[in-house]
Amino acid sequence: MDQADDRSWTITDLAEEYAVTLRTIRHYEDVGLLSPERRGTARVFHNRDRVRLALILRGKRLGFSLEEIATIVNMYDEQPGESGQLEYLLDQIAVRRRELEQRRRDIEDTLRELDAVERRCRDDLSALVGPAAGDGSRLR
Amino acid sequence: MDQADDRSWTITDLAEEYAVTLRTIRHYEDVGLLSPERRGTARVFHNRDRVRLALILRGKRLGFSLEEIATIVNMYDEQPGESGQLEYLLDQIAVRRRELEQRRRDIEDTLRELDAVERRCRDDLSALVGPAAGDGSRLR
DNA sequence: CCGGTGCTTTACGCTTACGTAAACGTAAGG
DNA sequence: CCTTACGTTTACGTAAGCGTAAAGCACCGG
Repeated sequence: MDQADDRSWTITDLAEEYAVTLRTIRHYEDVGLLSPERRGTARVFHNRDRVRLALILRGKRLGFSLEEIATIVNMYDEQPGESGQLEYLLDQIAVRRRELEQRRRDIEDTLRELDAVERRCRDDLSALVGPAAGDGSRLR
Repeated sequence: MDQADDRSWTITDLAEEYAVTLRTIRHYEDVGLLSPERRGTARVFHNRDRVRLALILRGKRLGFSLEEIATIVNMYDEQPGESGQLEYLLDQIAVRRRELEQRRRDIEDTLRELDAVERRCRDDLSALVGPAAGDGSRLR
């Protein structure tokens, strides 16, 4: 594995590394997304928690709610369990996959449209210098 | 254009078509994302509004806030304006593009990990029938 | 022993994105 | 004229995701 797979972090370490507040991290613990070790009252984060935090934040960027993120993140370390659970997990995976693929299509579409807007914008800009004809590609 | 570019829709039409509530559509109007024609007090939606609603919902799927969506959607029908505005718009486009590309990377990563989880899951499942060796690819 | 630094908990506050209830207008059909 | 369907406004409610005090423990250096 890594050179220091047994390293540990304070809450401030992680907060700085991932640019979130202490409150945010504690909140994730409150809702059960993180469960750092306790040494006395202090939280001690290990690599596992660090990975989970990264997963949580990525989920957030993708627009998932903390609850959805919980089901996703927990998929990563389910124990084998019985076959019914495994089938359910496979279902969940399929659902998430479809959602993600939809989002990816949304992104591709939006990027293409941004290209169009940008082109139009550059046309308008150059038209301010040496006037020509627009292509009439507004929304209306 | 389309056969009926001058069609109009009631609020219920759009709500059903896009599977949202009337309240949601009215809320989008409240915050200035939609501005349907008024015939008396009743709302009359035209193609422009319909397109905007689709854009709004796509933005939501991508995890943008309504405020962010407003700035994005409004980019689509900005008037040429003066060069300062156009420069600003180009900046905004660049910002959005970077955000979207980050999200796309997030999605790709997540899809890959889903694949891994699924493989592991299928392994576990088949191990329940004819036991073999796992690959030890858990989070911890 | 005293102060500071860094952590902790408890708990109320705030914003976003709507839900939901109350009360009423308007047009069609029996 | 009455009902039914569909629309409207106003306004308070709510869940999620934190922000922000307020107050306290625990250790460290002087």
